[in-house]
Amino acid sequence: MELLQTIKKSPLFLTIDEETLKEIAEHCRQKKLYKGQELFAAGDTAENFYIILNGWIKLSRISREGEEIIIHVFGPGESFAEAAVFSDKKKYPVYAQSIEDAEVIEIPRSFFIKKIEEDSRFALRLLGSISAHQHYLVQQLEQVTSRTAPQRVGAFLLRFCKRQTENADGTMVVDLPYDKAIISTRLSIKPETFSRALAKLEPYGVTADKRAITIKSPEALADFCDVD
Amino acid sequence: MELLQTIKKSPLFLTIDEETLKEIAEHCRQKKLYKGQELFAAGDTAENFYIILNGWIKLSRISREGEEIIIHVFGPGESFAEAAVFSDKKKYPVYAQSIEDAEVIEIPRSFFIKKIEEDSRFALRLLGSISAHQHYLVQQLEQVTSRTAPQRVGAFLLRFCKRQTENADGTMVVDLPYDKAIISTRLSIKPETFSRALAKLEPYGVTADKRAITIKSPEALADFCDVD
DNA sequence: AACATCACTTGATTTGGATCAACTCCACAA
DNA sequence: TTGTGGAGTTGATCCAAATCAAGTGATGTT
Repeated sequence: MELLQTIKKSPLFLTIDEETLKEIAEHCRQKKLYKGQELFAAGDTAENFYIILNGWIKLSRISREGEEIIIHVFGPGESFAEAAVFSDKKKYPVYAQSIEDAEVIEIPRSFFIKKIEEDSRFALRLLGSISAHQHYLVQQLEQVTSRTAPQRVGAFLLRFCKRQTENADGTMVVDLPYDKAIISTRLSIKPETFSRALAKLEPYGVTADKRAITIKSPEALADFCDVD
Repeated sequence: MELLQTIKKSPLFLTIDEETLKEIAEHCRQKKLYKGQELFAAGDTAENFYIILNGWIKLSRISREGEEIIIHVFGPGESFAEAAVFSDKKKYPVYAQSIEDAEVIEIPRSFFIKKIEEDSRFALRLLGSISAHQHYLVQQLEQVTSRTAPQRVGAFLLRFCKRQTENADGTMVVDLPYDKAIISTRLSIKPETFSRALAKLEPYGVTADKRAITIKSPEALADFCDVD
């Protein structure tokens, strides 16, 4: 069964035994989302958290002026909204929407809490997963406040190309997973600035052809972006 | 015993029974820190997490260029570094230093994990506490990316004056808890900008006399800062 | 084939905050 | 009392990114 296989691969469930996994698979619902569909809104009661099977889900907040801030974009295998489920107010603090057609697994809060009560290793695993995301947020905060736009774009490309293939000569090709406008917002810059930032990375061996980005020397880029 | 009383008041232990609290008090060490003392550095093994008795502890990261980014400043009653203790790498991702003379309680990881295994309600409580901090980080990210310097300064004042007294006529007086330079860094702005931002809040009834800030109409300020 | 639309790119101008620099005001020490 | 240094303010200038605006080049539609 495909569902079980996917759950198994999620970082959250890496160390969970087969039997528990089967039980989890039985208690969660698979959900299909069309492009742009809302999964939950900020302020909704946090009844579930999610694991992504395929597609991309963006978590964002909308300011009073209607401006959107993307908190994170989660991809296949990743889980999100765990923290909201355990918050005091039991509300989602952000808005979640799919940016492509997507499939997610919905895991109900109640089942999850039962599981934690039964199995403390599971609680520890969960704490690890949440703290990893917290670490990501801290890094994000650092990026936004202390890096220039080109550095942020470069760091994004590097983070992303880690998951993709490397050629024999060290050259890497990244295929951008979604619209440049989404990436821009995620990096807290405007699309125009993104475009110009990409151009400024040319001296470091970065060339773009539509969504396919070639990085001649990841090392030189990493050096410029001050990562790794 | 003072230690037990303080632990009891910490949000993390609010719902924990007296007996467990006594046990916790027995297993943790009280530590005095002089101004500027390092508590742990980024990369250190995360053996403990902390609760503040008094004083202020700042968590920061230092970029390769030597620039400091303050992630958060924690005050009396607050706990921090819970997440690091549960991360996969078991390392602190940030640097912690006291900004005044301070006293903290140090709680060892090992004891804590034992406690979670024994008591699932405790694990849930902890999950709640961590997710609250995560929510804070998300808000911080939003502030930094979408608010101007004066708005951020105003939001800081409002957040802070909630913990302080309000006069009968609605006027509030905030006494800044630490150096303006620290506040500036926490808000990701330069001290000069902080100074100018404070001046720009004058039309909204904000006047400063050294560290004592008077806010004539918190509502007007909140409106300008787009909070609450 | 003509048109509309969407996803960018490129150019010109503006602006918020950083930087550099000087100056005031206090606390504290010799 | 007179210095000395740190905290904070104020002024002048600079720069990165936002904004406003126009254009390109795909893709799909009638």
